[in-house]
Amino acid sequence: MARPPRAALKLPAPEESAALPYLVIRDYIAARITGGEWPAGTQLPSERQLHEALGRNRGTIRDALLQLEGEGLVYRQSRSGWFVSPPRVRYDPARPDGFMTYVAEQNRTPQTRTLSAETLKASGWTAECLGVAQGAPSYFIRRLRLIDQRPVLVEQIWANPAMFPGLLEHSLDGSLTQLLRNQYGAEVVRMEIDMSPCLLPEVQAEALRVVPGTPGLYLTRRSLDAAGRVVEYDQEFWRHDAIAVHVNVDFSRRGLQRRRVRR
Amino acid sequence: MARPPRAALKLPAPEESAALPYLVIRDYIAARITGGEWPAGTQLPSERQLHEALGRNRGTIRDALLQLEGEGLVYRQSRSGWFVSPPRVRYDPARPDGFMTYVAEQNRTPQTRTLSAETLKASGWTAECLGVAQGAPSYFIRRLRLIDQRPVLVEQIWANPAMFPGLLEHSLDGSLTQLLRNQYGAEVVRMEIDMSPCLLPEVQAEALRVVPGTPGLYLTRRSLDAAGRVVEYDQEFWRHDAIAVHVNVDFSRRGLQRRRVRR
DNA sequence: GAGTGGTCTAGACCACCTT
DNA sequence: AGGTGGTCTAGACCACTCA
Repeated sequence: MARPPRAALKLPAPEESAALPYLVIRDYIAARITGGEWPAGTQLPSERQLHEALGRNRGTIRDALLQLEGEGLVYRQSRSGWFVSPPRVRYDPARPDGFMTYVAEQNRTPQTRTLSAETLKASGWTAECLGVAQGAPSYFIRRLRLIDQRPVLVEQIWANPAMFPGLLEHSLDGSLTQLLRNQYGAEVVRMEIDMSPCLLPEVQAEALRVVPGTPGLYLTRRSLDAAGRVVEYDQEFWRHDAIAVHVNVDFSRRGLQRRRVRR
Repeated sequence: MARPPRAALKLPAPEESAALPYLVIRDYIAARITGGEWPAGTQLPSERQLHEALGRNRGTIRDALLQLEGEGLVYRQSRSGWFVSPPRVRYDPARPDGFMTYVAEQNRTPQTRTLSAETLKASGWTAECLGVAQGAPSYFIRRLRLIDQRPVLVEQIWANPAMFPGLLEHSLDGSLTQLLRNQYGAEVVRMEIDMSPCLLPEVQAEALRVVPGTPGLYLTRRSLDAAGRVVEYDQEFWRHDAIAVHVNVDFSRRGLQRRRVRR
């Protein structure tokens, strides 16, 4: 994402002072964004510039920006400034394609950077998710994913070395889905996905270059093959403004059976 | 949710002053919650009480509380206080059951309150979602849903009067899913669901008795019957800490067909 | 090294909720 | 009427980023 120049501040100051000052400022900025004057990626005037230009306390300016951040209109790169958010990417968990595929389909540029890849002993909870014994070896991979050069999610993957010997020797900077299928013949047949809004924890926030406490979406995925074995267990921490989840559910093709819990 | 009494403040003040003050306070409160000292529903000491007891500025106290709100550990009832959040309810969009059913299954008490129900002319975008002509009549129902007496979501429903004549004469304070099925024979066969984190807009925030700008989850659902007709179009605004979405996807039972867009 | 956001202080007034 | 959070002001210092 080539960075457009910082937006110029054009007075006059906002009208409509009937409302709360911080909302007036919010509207002032929002209007420039939705009006196309400040396109995606534009760096906003600094908090101090806005403070002086709009005649409000910096704290009030900040409230407006935090509001806009929550709405997904702007985001911040920790300590380097506020920027106009690009559109959300659509994620459909009901499709077997991975990140690299669905992002590209939406005419955006996906990128993956492996942060770490190691083999460690699965501790209690991890072991349970993975379906292996406690203390058994487990791959642990951490990756950063970007869209148009902008970090949008950190993921942590656990996988069973017994199923994928030598996995860490391959490049992990691409589609893991395809790697597991093409190299190891792993076919994912079922996925259990959980998600809930969150604040980004410290470690993940750092990798995303945001301040801890930025709103995020926590997404977890357990992929199973036809034999019920866990192909991978995956945790994703998304910038909340980067994703819109879309699910298509079809009741007609299924009977009355309930999901069986398999551990 | 019978309200437990306000929590008593017990000094000593938090240790570990190595970290940022607002995070120290966050940890102090979080420890009391996860430790069971302040159970779900408990009202926290007021900001001013915490301010005096912990020796920090009220703004700093507030930062800690907002952090905890983002994490889903506490919530606020606008202007009446901060409270310990109850556990999230699990929502599985891949199940045909409605709110009343899945909440009850999780041993919580669901409740529905109809805010308004009327017939109006579908405007452009609504008409498109509903699959009717612009200006055609449309039901518009607004409901508040509660779990254990706590408002957790506002929903707005559009439906086609041609398919459900006299719908508004029925009580809408229960399961609409069942009403449509039992009274009109409507069988939902497919659903399109979208969701993304958001901040609660003014109207919805008011109904939930929270301040606008509280974090939320925006969830949209288009229900279709076997003939491809839109049974209902539904928008839900959730308190973000009330819900965890769980999706179970099964690739084995479907061929290679892609979803067909039907309008 | 200059500029940025991140945090903190010590006040203040208001609208609203509760009693 | 008194207590609550919601908002605002006018400062300050710091850690970090960027050029």
